[in-house]
Amino acid sequence: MGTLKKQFGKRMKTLRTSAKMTQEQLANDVGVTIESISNIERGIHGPSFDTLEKIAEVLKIPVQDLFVFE
Amino acid sequence: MGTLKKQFGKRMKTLRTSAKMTQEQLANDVGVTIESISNIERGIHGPSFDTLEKIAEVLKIPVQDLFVFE
DNA sequence: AGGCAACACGAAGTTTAACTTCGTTACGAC
DNA sequence: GTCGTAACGAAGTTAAACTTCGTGTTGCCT
Repeated sequence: MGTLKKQFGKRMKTLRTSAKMTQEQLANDVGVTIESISNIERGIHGPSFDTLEKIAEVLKIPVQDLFVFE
Repeated sequence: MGTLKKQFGKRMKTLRTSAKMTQEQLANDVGVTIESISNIERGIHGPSFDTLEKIAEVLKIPVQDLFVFE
């Protein structure tokens, strides 16, 4: 079922806080609104492929790492 | 730059052929058209998050593996 | 107590990109 | 020589990402 969005959101939040960034900083750097980041972290929706690429860039990690769960 | 879609498409094709599936089979099982699979593999566009989850399911691999490049 | 920072959360609207539906072309296998 | 598989284009539709409001909450600080 649709658990991927929630797992991804949780993982992204972990990585963002580890990087000591606020949702607002991440939103600005990625180029989306803070609400969008909030929605992604809460599993409301996932990022587009372009946004996914930018998130990894801003967090300075391989995209792969965003899909490492547990 | 927008290289993620191309890398992903290449990776997906590798995994699909390894699983000995045609684009048509994958499309049917995932629930999209063959053209969509073709577009994804060629890097025209990426999958939605829901489609991404189904692709990994059908290929019987963790989503993470779809983002292992080189 | 009051205020501020950071975020959760909802609803309703917009926009973009994923996805479809045509159709043509190519190439290897048999 | 045609069958299976897939590349590739254009143009249209749809769904999901994304925005723009706004309210509520939690924790920290003085």
